[in-house]
Amino acid sequence: MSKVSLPQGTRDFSADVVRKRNYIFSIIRSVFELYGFQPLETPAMENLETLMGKYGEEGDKLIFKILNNGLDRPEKKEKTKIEFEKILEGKNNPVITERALRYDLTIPFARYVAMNHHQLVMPFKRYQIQPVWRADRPQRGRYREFYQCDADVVGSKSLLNEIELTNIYATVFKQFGVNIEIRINSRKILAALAEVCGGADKLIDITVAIDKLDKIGFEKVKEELQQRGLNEKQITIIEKYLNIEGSNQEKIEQIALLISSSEIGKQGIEEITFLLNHSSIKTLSVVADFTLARGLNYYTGIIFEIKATNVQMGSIGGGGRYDDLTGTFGVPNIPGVGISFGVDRIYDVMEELQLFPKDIYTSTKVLFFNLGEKESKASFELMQQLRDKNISCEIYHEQAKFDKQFKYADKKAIPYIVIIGSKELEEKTCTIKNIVTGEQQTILQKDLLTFSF
RNA sequence: GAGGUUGUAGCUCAGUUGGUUAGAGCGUCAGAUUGUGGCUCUGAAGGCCGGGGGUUCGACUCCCCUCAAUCUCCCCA
Repeated sequence: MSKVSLPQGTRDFSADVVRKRNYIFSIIRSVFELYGFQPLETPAMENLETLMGKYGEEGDKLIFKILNNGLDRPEKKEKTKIEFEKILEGKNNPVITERALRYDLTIPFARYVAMNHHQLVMPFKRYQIQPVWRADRPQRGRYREFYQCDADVVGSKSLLNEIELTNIYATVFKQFGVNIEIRINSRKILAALAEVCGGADKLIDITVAIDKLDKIGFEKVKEELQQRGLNEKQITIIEKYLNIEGSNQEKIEQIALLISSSEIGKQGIEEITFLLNHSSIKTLSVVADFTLARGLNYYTGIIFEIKATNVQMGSIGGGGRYDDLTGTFGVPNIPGVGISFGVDRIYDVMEELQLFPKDIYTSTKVLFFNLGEKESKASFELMQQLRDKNISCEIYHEQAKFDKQFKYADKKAIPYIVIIGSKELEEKTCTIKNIVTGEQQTILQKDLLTFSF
């Protein structure tokens, strides 16, 4: 075994994988652009202060912190020792660490908006495709470095944004050829449930628990609710709530009965109804799922989650509306709504369903055989002219037997080979062979430039 | 952060109740085959058996630690 290795939870991507991932990125990017979103990139690192306290207690622990430079300078040593003691007590300390790797794309975006809201045209629509880092324990489909693809609109309360984002999901996955179900719910309905249960302050406890319904079943959810301090009567209401079934329309009617006493609940139902009845949504596979909760606590309105049908896989995308993400950076009253695509999981789904197009694997189109010094000179000149015409070419790196050169083309999936040997050199011709069909023809060298590969 | 499983050739995996030079298939390289590849045949290279320590005359095998992958929980994408 070689001693060199990768840090835990990180990966190298070889050519094939990069091409497939780029295929995913390019489709997502083009759809974002199609809907009028502008690109944004932010630095890999942020001030630790920017990130701390935004992801909950668990999240804070998973932030990768960067050690300050120059801690070993003699004049600083004593201070460093004293301040390091505080780190050991679990307190962050700018003397030791003042920067951290970004944990998601949303908070850096909020930081950007807070810094630039004066010159941004509102509503501001941005998309961002960059890696993020989490000091999580790696598992299958779960890494310490992974990409997120986010699109957010800030500065608008209009539900038109939710409708557009829903259409973005549908458009992207249609292009991928992945069948999906877009599940929606509203945090307002969940809040109403909490109200009706007489435990408005228990909203987070309730959402965290019912979010697991799919995974662990109602009995376990009930246990968790009990542990989180809900009484029998409250749990009975939640049980009724979780048992709601039927078409979107039927579910909405039932939910209305249950939470009609709540003003915020009414609002939530209105919003969901508005979304579902929009002409562009009616043809899509959008399902109202009132058990959908999603972990992130900053959501306040409609929330989304994407499930691939036909494939066993967790959610491959999600998002929702938040009222005041920039508030913590001193700029209140900028509402927003955003969605995210889980690239790694989408990759796994597409791999399983074999949805990657075949033509993304070829890079080189033409291989020129190398059959000697003079011959390869002629080939090289011709090759450069083809390259000028934007056709990707290679020439075999040394004179070798046909066998070897063929195998090289085979392995690299190069579809065409061009042979210029002594015979062709003399006749100013070249032989073109399509390696896939086996067809072969000899033409004049000057005609190669207009040959349609 | 808690618990379980696994780690042998580039890849997938055998293996000996602890006993000399650790095997197979696939892949790689060379030849059969110096102007026509994929098939076939022949041969070769490639391993401190994840790393460190211990027990033993002797450890790939048993014990401890560690690292990594993977699964469940937690949390999430």
